[in-house]
Amino acid sequence: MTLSVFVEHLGVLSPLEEHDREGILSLPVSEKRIPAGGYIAREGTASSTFSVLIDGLAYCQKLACFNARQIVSLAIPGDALDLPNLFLAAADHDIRALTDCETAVVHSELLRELAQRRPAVARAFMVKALVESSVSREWSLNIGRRDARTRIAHLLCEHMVRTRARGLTTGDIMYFPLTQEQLGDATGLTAVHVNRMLRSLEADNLIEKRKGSQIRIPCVDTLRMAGDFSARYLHLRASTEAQNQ
Amino acid sequence: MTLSVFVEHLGVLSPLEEHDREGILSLPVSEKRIPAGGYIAREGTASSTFSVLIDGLAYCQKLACFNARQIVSLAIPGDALDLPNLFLAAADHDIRALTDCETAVVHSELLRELAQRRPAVARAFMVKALVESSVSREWSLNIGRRDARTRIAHLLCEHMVRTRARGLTTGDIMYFPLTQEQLGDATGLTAVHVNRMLRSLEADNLIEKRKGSQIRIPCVDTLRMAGDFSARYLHLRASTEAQNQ
DNA sequence: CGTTTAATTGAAAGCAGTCAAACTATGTGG
DNA sequence: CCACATAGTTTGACTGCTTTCAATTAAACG
Repeated sequence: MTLSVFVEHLGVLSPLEEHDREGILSLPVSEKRIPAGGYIAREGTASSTFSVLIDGLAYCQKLACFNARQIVSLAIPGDALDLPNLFLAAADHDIRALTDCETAVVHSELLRELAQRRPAVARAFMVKALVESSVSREWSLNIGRRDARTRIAHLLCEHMVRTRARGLTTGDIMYFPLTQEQLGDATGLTAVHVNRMLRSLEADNLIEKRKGSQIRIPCVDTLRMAGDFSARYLHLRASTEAQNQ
Repeated sequence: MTLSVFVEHLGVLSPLEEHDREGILSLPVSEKRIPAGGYIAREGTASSTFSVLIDGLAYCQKLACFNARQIVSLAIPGDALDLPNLFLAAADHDIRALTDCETAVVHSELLRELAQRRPAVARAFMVKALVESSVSREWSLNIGRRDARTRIAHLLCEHMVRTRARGLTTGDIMYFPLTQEQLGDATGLTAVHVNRMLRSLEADNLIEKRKGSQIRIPCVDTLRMAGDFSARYLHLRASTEAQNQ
């Protein structure tokens, strides 16, 4: 049951037959809970297990010297948490729980075998990896070439579009529990400046702060323009074949 | 013949049998030359062909509004130029020739079929995609959390290590034909500031400019420290299996 | 409640950007 | 081989976005 969000998400990216879905869904799974702030994986380590995020939010981070941290991606329920770990020898980043998380854990080897037996599964993993890579490139652009206010607006748009596409957000209110420090680490800014930019966005009615780490976005299109955002890079329906469906 | 650098590179990342190699090498290939500055692919377009860089250097770029450009990756001979295009519906970035380039072009469909028939090929593509993704994350960290001088030193280290690993650089002199403007676009800086930082690195004997777009690096370890560089993220020998060889 | 964490605000400093000009290298055509 | 055009590099002066430092306020939590 627990892997179904993952399979469903994969199926949107790349066509899967019933056998492919069942192949994944019938793998022995164990559930694991990670408290907010906890580590799901650490840089430099290998892992023989593969985790899927079932509930909560997680992120990948990398550290530079001087304790400088860059958050390089956000994971939402249905996302694979360590696709690289499935095929690379050692993780090149930490994976941490942003909120309390619930994950589904399977043995890597079983998944690799499945990918070997069923090309459509391998392909779906490939598509997922390529989409994540695309998002990563957009982040480079965001961090490297947009000003602070635009960066933040862009990240908010991205999260809105991603969560909405997966049915996790409905309406104009979005759950966005990043602290301003984390938001800064994701956009290459300091928490102080993030605060100023959020206040600026709020002053212009682009966002509204709500109780419980929620944000209301009165007009997505306005925020989209403020964030120089276009959803193309998210490849919400990614596969070349999936287009014909 | 032309695809052999690509196959050899793939084989280092992930184990390939003779049949896998031959499967790729026997595909119908055509060569294509692209002059420096020319476009190999454009954002938003699909392509039914797959290109491998045989000679020269290429890069991927993304544009923000205001003509701001971010170079999001560099390709060296042996690299696939548009792995995403093989499995995603539309390119999310431009691919351009940095210098005059020679590419090997094959039909995407043939390569997808091959990946479907031979799991090891699919896996090698996967590993290559994941490594590129890892590099992309490191670029985010570089752009987001390192100061200008460090960023440039880091990029120089990266290029040194990558080209050396592929036998394209020997000794302490490296071919590095990026203009300062391009270097700025790759690091999230302006050309003017890149110039200042290069002069600073040169003043400290970390780099030496040579004729013909070449750079001498007197001491790689010193530059490595200046660039906060560790090669882990390059996954030079990437596969979990490849470790046992 | 008291304690801790996060958000907010102000003032000052600094890194990188902008603008502008001069210089150098490279390549082309006469 | 020289004159010229073009592209890229270098330098200086100034501006400004973002950071840093510090202190206060608000919110979350046991």
